[in-house]
Amino acid sequence: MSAPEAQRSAPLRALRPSAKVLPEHARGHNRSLVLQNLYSGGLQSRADLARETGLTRVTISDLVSELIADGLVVETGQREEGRPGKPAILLDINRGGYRIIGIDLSDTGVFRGAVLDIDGGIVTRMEAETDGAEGDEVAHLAVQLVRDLVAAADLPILGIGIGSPGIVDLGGRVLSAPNLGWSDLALQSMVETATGLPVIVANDANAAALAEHSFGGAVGDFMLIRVGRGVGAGLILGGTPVFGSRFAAGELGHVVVGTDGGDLCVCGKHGCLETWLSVPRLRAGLAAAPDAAARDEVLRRAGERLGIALAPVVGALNLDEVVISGPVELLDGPLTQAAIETFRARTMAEFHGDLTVRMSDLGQDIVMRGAAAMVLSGRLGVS
Amino acid sequence: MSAPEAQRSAPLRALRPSAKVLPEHARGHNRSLVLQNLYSGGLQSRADLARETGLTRVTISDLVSELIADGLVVETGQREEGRPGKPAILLDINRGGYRIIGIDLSDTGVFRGAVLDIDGGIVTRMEAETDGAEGDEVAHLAVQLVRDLVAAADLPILGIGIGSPGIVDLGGRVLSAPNLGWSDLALQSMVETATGLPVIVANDANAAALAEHSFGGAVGDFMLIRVGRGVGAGLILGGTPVFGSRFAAGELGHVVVGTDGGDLCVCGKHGCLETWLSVPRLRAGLAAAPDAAARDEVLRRAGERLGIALAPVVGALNLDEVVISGPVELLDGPLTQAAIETFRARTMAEFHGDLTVRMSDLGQDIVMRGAAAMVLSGRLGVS
DNA sequence: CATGTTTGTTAGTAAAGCGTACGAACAAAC
DNA sequence: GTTTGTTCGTACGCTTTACTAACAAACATG
Repeated sequence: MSAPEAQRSAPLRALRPSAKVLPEHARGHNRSLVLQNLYSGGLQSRADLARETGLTRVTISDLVSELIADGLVVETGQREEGRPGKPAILLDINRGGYRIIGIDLSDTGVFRGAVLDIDGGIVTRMEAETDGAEGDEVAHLAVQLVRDLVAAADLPILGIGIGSPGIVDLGGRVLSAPNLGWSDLALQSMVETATGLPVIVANDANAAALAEHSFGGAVGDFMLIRVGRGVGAGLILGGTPVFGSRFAAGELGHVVVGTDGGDLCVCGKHGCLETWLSVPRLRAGLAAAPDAAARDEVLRRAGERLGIALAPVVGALNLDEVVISGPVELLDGPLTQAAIETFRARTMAEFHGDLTVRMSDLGQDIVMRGAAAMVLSGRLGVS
Repeated sequence: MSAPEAQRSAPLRALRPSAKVLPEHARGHNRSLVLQNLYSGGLQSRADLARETGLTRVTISDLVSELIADGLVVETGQREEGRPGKPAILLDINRGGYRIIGIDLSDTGVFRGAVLDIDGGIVTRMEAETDGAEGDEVAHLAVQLVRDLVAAADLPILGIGIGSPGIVDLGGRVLSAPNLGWSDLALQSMVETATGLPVIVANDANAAALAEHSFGGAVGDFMLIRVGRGVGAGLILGGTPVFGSRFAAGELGHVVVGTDGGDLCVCGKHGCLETWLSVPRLRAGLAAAPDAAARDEVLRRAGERLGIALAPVVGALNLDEVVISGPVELLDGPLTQAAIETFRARTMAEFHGDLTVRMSDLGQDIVMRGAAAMVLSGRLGVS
């Protein structure tokens, strides 16, 4: 396959320019700009792209011919419009030309994977039970799942994205993932050598946030709260994921919430967010509740705690949106409602009143699709 | 196949390229790169710069000659070293060639301003009592202060930086500053037309954070908490200030902290961070305390609240550092100590244990110097 | 003094994007 | 049917940018 060139365009930051920028980097940026317009804007002609991007028709023609030669863009026929002038030749991303592998390692007991198309649609699913395996054993299980998916793909593969639990650095090393018994595991290079394909690994909550950004309705600055066995968060500010200085951004599960104690957590503290909000705790609370009103109260209390934890974060960051991902039957309804009310009671409407808090629509596939979004972003500069 | 390239490419590059990049933009970036190296690295030769930046000696020579023509860089003589080869001609930023005007509008009853040198040192101070004036009147007072400082400058002025209280948008409009009676005031363009010089306006806490970044010891991702009449914060992630979707990032003062009530705040809620931590409240609490132990307790309680508010923010962002700015006699000591202890008790050491919390060393001039840093960053790309 | 090193500059080349100009293809007006 | 005006995509030449290659100047060392 004529592999698309890796994009290495440097972000032009305002502060502390730390690396030189050459014209070819600008070229890569403009390539991504064209791809982005085609990806999100659908069918467009070269002239449309020129108007949209501000580049000249000549430059667009040059870029497009390069992208067509790389197999990333295709001509899809003429525009059917009764307009005067020469009819436009419509272009589109070669949506039927590539596949992406997306992997979700965050669930308990099972690894989930899929072959996805360029639009993040799922073509083929696969799963692998982990049966409580740990360490290298379970790592090989993950690699095998990737191998199976690669073999199942019907088209050239653009890349492999993996959402892993735990702390993941920028080079795709899982520094720490207690649930899987991993510490300092070079997952990215493992999978790369096993497949010969480009691989991107990130924390599952970060991947989920990217999914919401690319395929969900998230606009602007937002945080995605992922509620499962534990509680984690992914943050996207100005279109860019936030990883944190030690790659531990979003590790909210073991932050104590409130000043009135709380249940004992596995970490030894009392009142961690997880003790209120994790799925096992919620289910246990619901099971112990005698009637519907009591069950409602369990959910409302969890929502309150979420609202309490959100208030300082939203205050510090002035977010547009908070998206919650996890079991709908638990999270959607009283819990989310209570979170919103609590948040509103604890912040100033003038500053943060327009924050929206809602459930994600992406369901269980969110991490796999986020992993695919990582590939699209990393390889094509598209989201 | 270029797949291996992707391994080294940034895992998740900047998303959504939204504007074209031309070679001239890259040129500007490289100009800033040279300036940054000279600014922070001191005297260097052209060859040194070439080695440091990765650009060739030829390109560096070209950039430097342009910068010298612009008066931004000067040759300062030959290097005195017993090395073989042609002796190097040392270069430096033209530190004695320009001044910067820095303005602090955040204090109660007085506007502070200064003429500063390129290194952020204060050359001339000026103040203007506001005498409780509001709206346009006090705006003209600010403009007059700027005019006086411009007249007092002994060298060409690189630009004017202004740290204002309230919400400031990216175009230098003060959207809301209740203390000064401002709403939607186009402060930047006002001062620009009054002086004919480049002006940058930002929120005072953001300016202070930039000061700590440029002239203080802050490294990496950090938040600056500014305690005065109210409480505000400035945030710098990856070397870039965070402004928030409605330019209200850092507005932490009216976030409720804790779940055990608290004093009534001017905003109508109970237990806002300001009710514990603002300077007036702290002073009142100290005055009402019967003895030293009670005064200590007042400070410790305020510190606890700060720690409670910090925990979720640091958890979400995985910061390196939190810097506190304000009256030393109140903040340094039991208050900061209690904040650290509370924070540690509420987060997981594994993720956030290496966070440092400390007082700023920049004292009362922090906003003025931050305003100067804004000019350096905006005009030269230097910090 | 010859030799090797380092510095900074000159000359020529490749890449990227721009402006201008032009042929092709179409709709609308006559 | 012809003319006119519009739009699309491309060819050509120019400017900007940074690179490679080569070289003179200035110094230390043997």
